[in-house]
Amino acid sequence: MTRPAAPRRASIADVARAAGVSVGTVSNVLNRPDRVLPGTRERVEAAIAELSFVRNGSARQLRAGTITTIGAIVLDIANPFFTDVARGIEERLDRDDFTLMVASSDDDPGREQRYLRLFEEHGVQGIIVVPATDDIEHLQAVRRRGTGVVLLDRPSPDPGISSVAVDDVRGGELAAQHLLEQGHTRIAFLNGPHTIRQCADRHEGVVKALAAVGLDPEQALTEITVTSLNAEGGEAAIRGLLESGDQPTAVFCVNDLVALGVLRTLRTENIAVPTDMAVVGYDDVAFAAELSTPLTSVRQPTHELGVRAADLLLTAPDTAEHVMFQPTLVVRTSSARP
Amino acid sequence: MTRPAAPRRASIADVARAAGVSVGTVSNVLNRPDRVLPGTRERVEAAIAELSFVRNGSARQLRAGTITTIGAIVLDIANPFFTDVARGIEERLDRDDFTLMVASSDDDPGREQRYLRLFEEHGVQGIIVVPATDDIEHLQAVRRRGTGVVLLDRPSPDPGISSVAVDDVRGGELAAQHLLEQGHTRIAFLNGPHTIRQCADRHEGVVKALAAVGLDPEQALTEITVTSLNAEGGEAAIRGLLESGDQPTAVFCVNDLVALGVLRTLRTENIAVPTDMAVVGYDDVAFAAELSTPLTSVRQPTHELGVRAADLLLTAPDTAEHVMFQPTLVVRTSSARP
DNA sequence: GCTACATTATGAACCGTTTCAGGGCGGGCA
DNA sequence: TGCCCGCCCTGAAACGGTTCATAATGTAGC
Repeated sequence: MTRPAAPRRASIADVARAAGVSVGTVSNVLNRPDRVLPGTRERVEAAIAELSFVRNGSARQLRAGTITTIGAIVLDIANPFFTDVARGIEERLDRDDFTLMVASSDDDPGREQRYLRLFEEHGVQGIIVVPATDDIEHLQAVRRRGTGVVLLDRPSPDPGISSVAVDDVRGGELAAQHLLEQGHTRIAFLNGPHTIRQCADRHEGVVKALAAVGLDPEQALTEITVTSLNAEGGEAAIRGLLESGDQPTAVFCVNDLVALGVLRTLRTENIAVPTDMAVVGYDDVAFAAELSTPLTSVRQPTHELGVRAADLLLTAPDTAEHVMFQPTLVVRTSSARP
Repeated sequence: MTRPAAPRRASIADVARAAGVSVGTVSNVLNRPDRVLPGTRERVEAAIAELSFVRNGSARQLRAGTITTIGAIVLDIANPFFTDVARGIEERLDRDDFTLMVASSDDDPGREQRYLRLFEEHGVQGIIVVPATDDIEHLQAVRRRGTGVVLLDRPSPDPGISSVAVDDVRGGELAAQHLLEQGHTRIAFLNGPHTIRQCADRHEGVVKALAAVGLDPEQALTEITVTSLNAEGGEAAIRGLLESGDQPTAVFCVNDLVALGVLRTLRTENIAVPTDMAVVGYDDVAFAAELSTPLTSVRQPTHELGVRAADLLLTAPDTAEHVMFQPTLVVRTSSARP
C-alpha cells in the first residue's frame, strides 16, 4: 500500500480558490467565524471538508507567535513519581486549555539539551524540567531568551528561575532517623549519582541524621551508586552489596522502584525483611503499601508538585517563585524493629 | 523580577547584520558549515553567541517541511503499561535520532482529537495512538492526509492503517480458563467500558472460555464497569460488588492497577486472597510479583510493542502492517486453588 | 593571457498563515 | 439627495527561516 504520491497538503489558498473567496476570508472563517456571513462561511467550510484541509501549525505559529503548549522533561517516564507529577501538571493545564508534551531525558544531559532545544525552537510557553545535572547554565540561557522555565523536584540555585521542589535533605534525614530509632547502626544507602541533586541532598540528610546521634558516617554508612534508578538497578546493587560481604542491617533506597528490586532479591536470597534487613524506599508510590512486605517510604506530594509547577508557568510567567514542599515518612512493615 | 520587556528574539537577519554577512550564509553555517570558510563561520558563530540566537523552529519547518519527531497519544500516562511501551518507542527512535513527544488522552475522545490535531498541524512524521474509541474515522483521515499512523494495543479494523497489538481476546480467555481450572464458577470481571476495544475483546475472551466448558455467561459472569482504570477505580468497583451481596469467588481485573485497588480493599475487609476470593490482573507490571499476595496476571510484551510500533513508522511509513503479539499468563499466589 | 572551473557568498523567492488598511455597498439620517 | 457608518470582503505585507540561481573571486591548464 503506497501513499498516493503525497500531493502536497491543501493550503488556505487552495481552499479560498475552491470556495471562490480570498485567503483572508478563509482565515476569518477559521479564527473569527462571526465576522463572516453564514452563506460564505458555509461555502468555505464545504471547501475545507472537500479538500480535507488542515491548518499548517508552523505557518500559523510563525505569524501569530503564540502557542498554548508547555513542555515537560522528566528523568524517566517509566517512574511513577514522574508520571504522577505529570498528571498534576495536566490537570492544571487543562483548566486553561493548554496542552502538555512530555519527554524523557533518561538522566542524559545530551537528551535533555536536545528536548530543551526542540521545545524552545517550537516556541512553547514554558518548560518544566527535572534537570539531569547540577549545572543549569543552559536552562538560565533559555530563561533569558524569554521562555518560562520551572525547575521541578529540585530547588533553584538561581533566584531568577522558579522551582517547585520537595526538601530532599529532610527526606533523607527522615528515613535515616527512623532507621536509627529502630536500632540500626549499619546502613546501606542505594543512591543515584550525586550529579543528580536530589541524590546528593538525600545523602546529606542521611549524614546529618547520623551525626545527630554521634555516629561516624564513615563507619555507619555504606553508599552504593545505582546506575539505573529502577528495579533492575536495585537488584544489581543489592546483589553487589551482598557479595561484598559487607552486611548492614538496613537499606535505604533512593526510590521505590529500586526498593522493589531490593525486596525481590532479598526474597529470592531468603533474607527476611525486616528481621534480617530493614528496607526503606522513597516516593511512596501506589503499590508500596501492597507489597509482600509493605514498604516504609518517604512520601512526596507528587500531584501537588505538578499542579504548582504548571500554575507558576501559567499565572506568573515573569515572576520567579520558589516552592518547597515537605516530605513525610510513611512507616510500614519493611522497617519494623526486628 | 520582570522579564526585560521581551525584545523580540534575534532572527537570522540580526545575526547576518552583526556578522557582516548575508542571511544565506548564516543559514549555511547552521546547516552546511562545510560550505563556509572557517573565518566566516567563526564570525557568524560569534554573532550567534553574542545575540544568543535560537532558530525559529516554525519558520524552519515551514520552509524545510520535515521534522524528526513522532508523537504518541496514550490513554493514561500514569499507567505503567503505557510508560513501558513508551520506553520501547523511545529506545527505537533513539537509534534514528528521532524524538518522542508523549501526550495523554485520559480516555477522553475530545482530548485525543486535540492532541491529534496538534501533532498533525505541527507536521510530525508519525503518530502512535491508543485510540480512546472504537471509531477511528478521524485517524483514517489523518492517515489519508499523509501522516503516518500506528494503532497501538488494538488491532486495526482498517487494513490501510498499521497496528501493533496483543491478542486481547486470547488474554481474556487465558485468565478465565485459568480461573475455571481452579474450580471457580462465579467470576466477576472488573472491566473498562466496551467503547475501549481492549475491554470488549477481553470480555469476548472470557465469554468464550466460559462457553467452552458449557457455562452460561449470564449465570457465571458478573461484569462491572470500572470508570477510572486505576487503583481508585478498582477499589470503588469491588466495594460496589461486595455491597451488592452478589458473591463471586474470583475477580478478573482489566489491569494491574485495578487489581491493586481490589487487593487493598479485600485486605481491609478481611477477605482472604486467594482463599475467599481469587484475583487475576492484566499487564503483569513490575510490582505484580512483589505484592503481599503475588498477583496472577496476563503478561503483554510491552517493550516489544513500543519498539515495533516505532519501527513501523520509521522503516515503512507508507506500508500498512499488522502485528499481533500473544499474551501469556503468569500464575502466582493470588489465584491459587483455595 | 585567456578560458574553464571550483569555491564562497549573495539576495530574492518561497513556505502558509494572520493581520490590517482599505474598498464596495446598502441603510439611516438630516 | 448627500453623507456617514457599519458590514463583508479583499489583497498584500509580514513572520523567519531555507534554497537556489547567480555573482564574485581565485586557481589551474594550455
